Amino acid sequence: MSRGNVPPIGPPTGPPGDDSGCTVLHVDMDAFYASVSLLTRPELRGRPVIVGGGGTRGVVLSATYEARVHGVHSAMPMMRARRLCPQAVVVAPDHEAYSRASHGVMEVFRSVTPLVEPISLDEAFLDVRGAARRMGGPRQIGEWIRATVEDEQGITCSVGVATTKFVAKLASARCKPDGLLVVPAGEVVAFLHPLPVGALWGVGEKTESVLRGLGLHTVGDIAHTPLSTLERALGPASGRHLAALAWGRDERVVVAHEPDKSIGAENTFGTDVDDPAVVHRELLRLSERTAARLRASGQVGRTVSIKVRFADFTTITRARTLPESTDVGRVVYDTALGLYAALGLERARIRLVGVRVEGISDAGSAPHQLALGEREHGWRDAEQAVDRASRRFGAGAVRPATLVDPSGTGGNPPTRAQ
DNA sequence: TCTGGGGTCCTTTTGCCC
DNA sequence: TCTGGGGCAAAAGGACCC
Repeated sequence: MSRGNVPPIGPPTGPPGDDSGCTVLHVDMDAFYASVSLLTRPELRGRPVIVGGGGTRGVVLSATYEARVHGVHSAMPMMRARRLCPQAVVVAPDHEAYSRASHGVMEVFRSVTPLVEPISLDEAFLDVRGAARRMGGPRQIGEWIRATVEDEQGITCSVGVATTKFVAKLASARCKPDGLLVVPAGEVVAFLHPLPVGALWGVGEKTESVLRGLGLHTVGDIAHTPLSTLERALGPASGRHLAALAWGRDERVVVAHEPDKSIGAENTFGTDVDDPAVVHRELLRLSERTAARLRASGQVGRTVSIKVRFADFTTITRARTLPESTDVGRVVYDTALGLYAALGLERARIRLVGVRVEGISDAGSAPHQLALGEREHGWRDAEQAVDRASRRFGAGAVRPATLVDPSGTGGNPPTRAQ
């Protein structure tokens, strides 16, 4: 509610601002993976800790603030992070624990409002319009969430409160860690314009350098650039989008359930691979995994695509649309293998392969041609039996014979259950 | 510095039909 | 018959996000 005073944007958790109309909350866990990992390793508290894959090619998933001080940040190659902060403790990710903690915090959010839009395991937008009567103003709700999450899950989070998703997100980033920031409706432009262009959602390394080439360094610079200039430099869609954001215009609303558009899996080999048999086996494993996830979610997909990344990091994709949607691993694999064979590669050095299924719809609503696909029915029945066995005996209890022996070259052994 | 794995969205190219 | 081009969908690539 309005408190009469209108402070400057101020420091994290600054003086109370007018939160009327600020119905969007963005909640972001602080160093989520690292914080959750510390719950079971309390002796590491206060020390620089890096969460990341153990392999030589991993990247940093998350790091505690003690490690960030040394320049470590997520997505940084592990090698480099270790060099920057040799004293850091490196722990392997524990996805089950992250998933559990995520569930817990999302439940806290849903106790406030059903309008919760998860962005990832560790962040979400909330529309708190309907919760005011029960719980008070947006700031109050934000503070309640912060306290409750810390109380129930033992980890801290930061909350941005604003009139739009995009400003709420910037606000939570601004008050990190363990903070809350309200950007009052009347102060949006003053909040935005001093920020560097890279702060905008959708401006990464490439776009930033294009903008720098135009002499644009702050959000304010973008706001005062003719729309036609932005459209020419970045394309019509991105240009318009950035211009709108620079003035704080963001029409996107909080949506609780966004349907999946694609489901896939990919794997970077421990070392580059040039043996076609190894690639084929990996495509099979990824196809089975992808199809199993489709079946588990009751969905089917119509387009199968593969991704191949070569040793020099160049990446290509190939896709084929099927006459009929599928959730059958064998169909996905046959298609993927066909796409791969059509590349005509001869002992190319391959770093990564991936399989993805697009054009997703609900299995129940997908049209199905009875006359076709009798073989697929056989495969589907077999795979559903595997699904049942996996539920009873654990993932990986049953799998294709070619995947049984994990002692082959490259890749992760397929035995790691999730 | 040597770059994961899960995705979304946008742009450009290509093939097809009329 | 050849050529052009509009309109469309699919394919391919790439930037970006967490």
